[in-house]
Amino acid sequence: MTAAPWLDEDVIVAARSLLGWRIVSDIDGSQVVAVIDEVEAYAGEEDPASHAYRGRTPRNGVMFGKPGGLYVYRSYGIHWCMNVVVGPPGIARAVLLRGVRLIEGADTAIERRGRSDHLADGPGKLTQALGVTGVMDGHRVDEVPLRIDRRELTPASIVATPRVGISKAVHNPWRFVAQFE
DNA sequence: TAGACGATGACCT
DNA sequence: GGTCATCGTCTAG
Repeated sequence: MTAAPWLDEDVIVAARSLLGWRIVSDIDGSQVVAVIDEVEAYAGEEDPASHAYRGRTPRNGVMFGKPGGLYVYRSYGIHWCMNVVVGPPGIARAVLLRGVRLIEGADTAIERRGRSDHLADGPGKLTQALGVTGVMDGHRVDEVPLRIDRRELTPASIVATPRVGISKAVHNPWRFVAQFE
């Protein structure tokens, strides 16, 4: 893919750079457009909280592949969560998408979510709203039906906090939440 | 092969 | 604020 500015070898830089970028999903023939407003950085084998910490497995193999790939995994046996691979091949750095702001296709998201509030303000919720499931594991984000194509908004500020729901390396403030104008 | 547990979310109080 | 559903993945034995 053409080098996106958020494909940075430094996963912290990459995570922050991804805020404000637009996601266009055409999965199942319905278009949903959203802007990324919350992410977490996972630094691969150097990061005890990363799925890649113990090395490559069948599940996390995508993270060890080319940057620009999508790593989708099932969480708690129920939800799907999606990451964007940003590190070079062999270095499993990835950015977990935790929250998006919907700008088009809210009706589709409401239908998929089965409710009209809290449509995409969590990792499992945003995948459901966008129609992302495990079949998208390994997909490349410059190709249909799921693209991260351009910066839509520029964050007025970015708040860094510890990551959510992890039990290791809990001190690293690698969760980033964008505030837009 | 069994058992533990998890990058969560919904619902109830 | 607390509890629990639910199952894939990994690890130990």
